Amino acid sequence: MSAAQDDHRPEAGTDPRAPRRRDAAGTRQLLLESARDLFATNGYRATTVRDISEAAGVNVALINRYFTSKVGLFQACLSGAVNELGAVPRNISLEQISSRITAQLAGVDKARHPHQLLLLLRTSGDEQAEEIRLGILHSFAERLASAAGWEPEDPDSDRMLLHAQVALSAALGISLLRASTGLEPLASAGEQELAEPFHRLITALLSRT
Amino acid sequence: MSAAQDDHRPEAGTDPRAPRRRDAAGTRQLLLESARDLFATNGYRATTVRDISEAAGVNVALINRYFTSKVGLFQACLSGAVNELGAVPRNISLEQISSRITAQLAGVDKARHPHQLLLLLRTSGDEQAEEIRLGILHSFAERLASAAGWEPEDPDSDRMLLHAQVALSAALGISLLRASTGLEPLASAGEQELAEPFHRLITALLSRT
DNA sequence: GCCGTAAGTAAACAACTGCTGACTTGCCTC
DNA sequence: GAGGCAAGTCAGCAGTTGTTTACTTACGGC
Repeated sequence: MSAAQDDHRPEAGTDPRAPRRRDAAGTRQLLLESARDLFATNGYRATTVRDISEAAGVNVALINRYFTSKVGLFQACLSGAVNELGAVPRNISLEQISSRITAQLAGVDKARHPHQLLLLLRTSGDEQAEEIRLGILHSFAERLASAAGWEPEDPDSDRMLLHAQVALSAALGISLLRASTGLEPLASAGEQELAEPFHRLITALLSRT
Repeated sequence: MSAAQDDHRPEAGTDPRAPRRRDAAGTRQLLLESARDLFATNGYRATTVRDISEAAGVNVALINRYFTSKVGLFQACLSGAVNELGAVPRNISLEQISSRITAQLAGVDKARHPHQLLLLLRTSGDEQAEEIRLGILHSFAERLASAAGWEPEDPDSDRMLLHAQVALSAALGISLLRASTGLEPLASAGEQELAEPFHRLITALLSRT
């Protein structure tokens, strides 16, 4: 487990029957993390608020207190995900971005945030949440495209953006298939094995011709 | 929703209040098709048996009569999908298979079976259904690999299979993103626009080096 | 030390889910 | 035309879901 998060977890080693320490920000964070993992892993509908609250070791009613509703919590998860996944330097090379995505796919820091990417494939049916999701996906694709030298006023802008979105689709597809099936050898391929085909894919789609 | 679905629907233009024509095989088929569309479009959990029966214009109880349970119906959908998607000639070229997949992605016969591929990304939680799904995915990947000249005893068999599975992931990812978001230009790209990047992708991953 | 506020709890709600059993009705055979 | 049987209907069950409400309790300022 990561230290950074556990700081918020109220007294990790205490007797669970002891009355809970009061820390609004902490419990909020706890709920957010549990929800993100469960939503990503099992999807929105398959995840119940009781699952989440139980995983966080927190009362169910607090979900509605802090996030208004289940979809409110889901929206918060999405908005939070962009912050962590989004820390990408401005002028990154295609090689670098390919390696980064591969690392995410391989689940390097799986312990902390399992399948963070998967959250972007989960649908809630809520319109507002869908917009957030779409926004994240769009900006991801744009960043991918710009790493390939794309610029907004490019004459065949659409083509490059399309290619980037195809590459993004591939990454997400891999992520989903690895997580939700035992499809071998894909499911248990390490970062090394994954890097080669994925780098090929990126190069084929995005390198300047 | 699509009005006319199939030849199997008993007397399409009749007064709906009139007593239903009795045709067990027909109703079964009707349920299968409605279920396949809804499962593919909205996922397993988000689709209720009442949704399905309503879409099929059939009584809810018949789902349990003909398919035992909701997951039974889902399994039947999966098993059925392999038959239709699986009609691929033995020695097909890489180019041909690429075109076929592109056609599926573009939704050429969307009217009949929207997003057939999506069904392969839907999880029910049921172990038996997961096995069916896994089996289909695996055989798809193998067919893709063998179109690239792969043979089971190949020395680096795993590597080729992995590449094929990555390609398959890409196809499924594209399908999912097109269906579940308005991500442009990907979402409304035609068969032409899709063919180019996807063919690149296939070639990069699967062409003999 | 007291006390108000905010954090956390418990129980129950209404709606929805998959499923079942007893019932009705149309079709085919004799 | 009568009767048997399969196809289809109906109402309701038991469990789950998200959410709310009224309650209890810890913490910090006075």
